[in-house]
This record gives sequence, structure tokens and C-alpha cells, in this order.
Amino acid sequence: MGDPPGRPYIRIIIMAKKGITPRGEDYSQWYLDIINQAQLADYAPVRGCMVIRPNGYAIWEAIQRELDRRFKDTGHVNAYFPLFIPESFMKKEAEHVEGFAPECAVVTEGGGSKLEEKLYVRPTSETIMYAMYSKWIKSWRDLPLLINQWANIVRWEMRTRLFLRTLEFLWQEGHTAHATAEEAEEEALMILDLYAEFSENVLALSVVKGPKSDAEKFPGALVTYAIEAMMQDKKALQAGTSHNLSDHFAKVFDVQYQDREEKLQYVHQTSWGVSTRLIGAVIMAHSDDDGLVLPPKVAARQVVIVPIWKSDKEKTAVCVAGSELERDLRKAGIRVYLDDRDQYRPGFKFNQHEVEGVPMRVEIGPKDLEKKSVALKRRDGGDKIFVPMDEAVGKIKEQLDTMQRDMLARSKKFREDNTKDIDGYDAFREFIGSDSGWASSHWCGGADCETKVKDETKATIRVIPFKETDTGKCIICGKDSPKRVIFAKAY
RNA sequence: CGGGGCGUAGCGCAGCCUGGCUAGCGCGUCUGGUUUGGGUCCAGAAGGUCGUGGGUUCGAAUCCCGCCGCCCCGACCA
Repeated sequence: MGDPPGRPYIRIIIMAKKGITPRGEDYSQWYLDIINQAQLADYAPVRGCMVIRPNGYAIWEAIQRELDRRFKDTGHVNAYFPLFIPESFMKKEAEHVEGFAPECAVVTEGGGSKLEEKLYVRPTSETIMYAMYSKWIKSWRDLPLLINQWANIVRWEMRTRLFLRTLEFLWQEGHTAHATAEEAEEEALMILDLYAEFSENVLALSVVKGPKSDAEKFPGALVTYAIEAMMQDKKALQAGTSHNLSDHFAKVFDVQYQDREEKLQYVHQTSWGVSTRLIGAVIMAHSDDDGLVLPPKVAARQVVIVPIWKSDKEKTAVCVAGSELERDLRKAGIRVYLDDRDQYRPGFKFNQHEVEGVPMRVEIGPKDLEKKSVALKRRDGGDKIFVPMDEAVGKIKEQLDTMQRDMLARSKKFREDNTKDIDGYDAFREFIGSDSGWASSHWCGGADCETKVKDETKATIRVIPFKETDTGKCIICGKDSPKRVIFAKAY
């Protein structure tokens, strides 16, 4: 990998601690160091592909668990569609093919001979799913159809980055069909809210909701809604999207139903997804120079108990106390691990669990036994606190809840503090050019103005916040603007 | 695809400029002992087609040419 230019000496000294480059020195190296040190992922033998290691996959499992429950609660069911999509399917919807063709992997051979029709490895599953929907949907009684699938997909990206952009990634894609345009719009917005609620309450990631500009919308959609989050380097990261597809795909895949008046109607559809990119978002939003910091709700291990001893007699005593606490915590529904490995010293364990982002550490040593107390340390900062042994479970639970809330509050404050109303194009260029955060600025809605900003500053319109209401003048062309939009550099 | 960097033990690197005899170092791993409230210490051990193909040379990790791969930055994108 090599040293970055300049200051090699300083880097060695700073890095000596845990092999993590400080954020302030090199943000993207810091991100990679966290992933490496916390053993979240590793590079695969194929360019642009990654192996998600157990520590990283556990985060994905938590995301799946939380989201899947929410999908089921709102009436959706899971299914699985094929990885391969016939070329002809991909080419049916004009915008869709134009948007995805350049980044598709295509299979031309199978079983030793050339295929009659090429097979696309799915970059998303609209086409193959809707070909099936066409068979399944005949009557208004078949609607709405609310299907989700957990799958892997492939997009042949030029430049990749662990979790944020890899050739293959894991995601969920929901695909629904409705009788009316209103119902489809309602579904798209309901899912957007679901994503936002999940993002804030589970990932502790504050987000801004709203539609995308036409330039940023999904190929084939009528409108794309998104939730956008701010990373610690003040760049934006799209954390989830929900599309109202209108009847665009229904028309090309002939998804029609007979309504109550016996008339044939096209369905109105939505699709929506979040991916393993969210793991990257969690890492970048919360972690620090000492390693990974995870919100308790996505941590595989929420609490680690580290017993401390000198003699064998002490060892027995603290381990008994430790396993009793472990049992009680587990009974209280907390994911806990008693780290009684005797080949490592406590200091080593402290560091390891900090690097790996375990939200809370509990220390039990001879002094604690004497005082009938335990020491608690939150991963997101603060001093060690001592609590009576018989109150430990309640206190730990309370601390984890507080930590979850504090992390969201910090995420929200950071985003708000670094989002500024910017008026005037000179001020805007200065603001974006100095990587100062998100610019909330007026935009007339014109594609030309949007393109100009992108070409000249690298910033794009991330989202058109629902919240904004005040009118003004477009910072680029000076024409009337209906509302402020968020401009930012993005991942 | 453009710019930059790198490829030597599981990982991180030195050695290359100025060719030479047995290719080193740190971490990790293994064995034994010692330690345990913030990354213990000591002793010993295992582990390498120097990315790959060719060339120059008495001799190549080192010089020359080709190829492959990976990482970082940019254009494209969840």
C-alpha cells in the first residue's frame, strides 16, 4: 500500500497504537483501516469484489433482521427470483436498458457452448420479476402484490470501495404492484418513511428524506425518493431509495388486471432497496480513531464482560461472577460475551473489543467483588462508571439505550451543523470547494443548472427535502426557485 | 479508461539506485516458562517459486523489455 506522500515519520508514530490512520490525516485510509482492523471485510481474489467476514456479516444480519420484520409488519412477503436475466428482458424498457447496460456482466457461454440468448447477471430485478408478475396478476383481486427479495446483484463499476461500491453486493429489493397510481405513490412514500425510521432508530443515522432530481432518478422510474445521510467527512451517502415506477414497466411487460368494471388496466408499481452499503455508512458515520463504533442495535456483541484476576483463586471467583452476569444479561435479551480467555491480558482484550466496536465493556475484578460492583465503559466515550452488581443488568440495558439515542443525536447534530443555507453562486463554489458540508440552496429545477454545478464543483443535488418551503432565486441562473435543495459531494 | 503507487514469509515492510557468497526486520503463528485493572517479558522454532515471462551477465530480488494483478486519485455509479 505504501505511505502517503509526506510525513512518513509522523504516520508511523501515530499508527503505532492500533494500525489505524487518524481521520484527520487521511479519511479514506482511516475507513479502510477500520475495516481491516475490525475484520469486517477483505479483498477477494477478483478485482472489485470483497469477502464479508463474520464481523461484517453480523452487521448485515442485524440489518436484515430489523428490516425484514418491518417489511412483514407492513404486509410484504419474501420470494426469490433468478440471478440470470435474458438479454431481451433487459432491453424492453428504454430508459432502463440505457441506464444499466454499461455496467452489466453478461454470460455468453454455458455448459461449454455459446448461448443462443445472452444472460445478464441481474443488476436489479425489475425485468425478470415483472415478466412473472404478468403471469400472476390477472384480476383486481390479485392486488396489491407486495414482494421482497434478499439477493446479491452485480454492477460492473469502474472504481470500487469496500462496502460502498463493489462489483457484487447484497441487498433487498421490494417490488410491488398496485391497482392505482395513488396506491403506488403511497407505497413508495410509506417505504421511504420505513427506511428513515429504520435508519435513525437502528443505525443511529440521521437522514434527510425527499425526491431526487430527474438526473439522479432510477432509470425507468417516474420518481425516485431517497434518504441521504452525512458522513464524518461531510460527504453525502444515499442510504436507501424508493421508486414510484408508475406503469412504465407494466406497459412493456404487459402487467394488466381486470378491474371491477371488467376493464383491462395496467398496474402501478414500486421498487425499493437498501444494500450492504449501509454497513459502510454505519462505519463512516460513527467510528473514531480507536476503531469501529457500532450502535447497540446492530452490534453482534452488545456487551463484553472482561474478568480480571491474578491468582487462580481470584480467577475462579471473577469468572463465576462473570458468568452469572452473562446469564442474567442473556436472559434480559442482551447479546453478551464473557471473554474469559486466559492467554490474553485484560489490556489486550480492552483494545481488541474497542477496535471491533463492541458497544459496552463490563470489567469484573477482585476489587469489584469486594465492593460488590462492576465497572462499565461505553464505546462511544465517557468515563468508566461503577454500578452495584445487583443493579448491573438494569444499568447496562439503560446505558445501551442511551448510547443508541446519543449516537443518533450526534449524527443529527453533525448533519444540521454542517448544512448551511448558501445563497449566491460565488459563495456556493467557495463552500463546496472547501468541503464545508451540505449546501441548502435555491434551484430553479432546470437540468442545465444542475449539470453546470456538477461540472464546475463536483457537487450534485442529493435530495429535494420535503421539509423546505421558502421560495427564492436559483443560485445558478437567478430564475424563480420553488424551494431549497441539498447540494453536496457524494459517495 | 487517464494519473499515481505497489507486488519479497500469514500481515506490514527493508534490501534494488551502485548486481555477488546463507535474502533480512517487525508483528503474528507454534513450544516452554513468566505475567494478567489499558496492546507482558524471556528463550527457542517453523515459515519465502522475491507477481509472471523473456533478455543482459560468469552471476539477477536488484539492470532492460513485455505481461498480469492490486491499491489510491479522477470520469461513471447504490
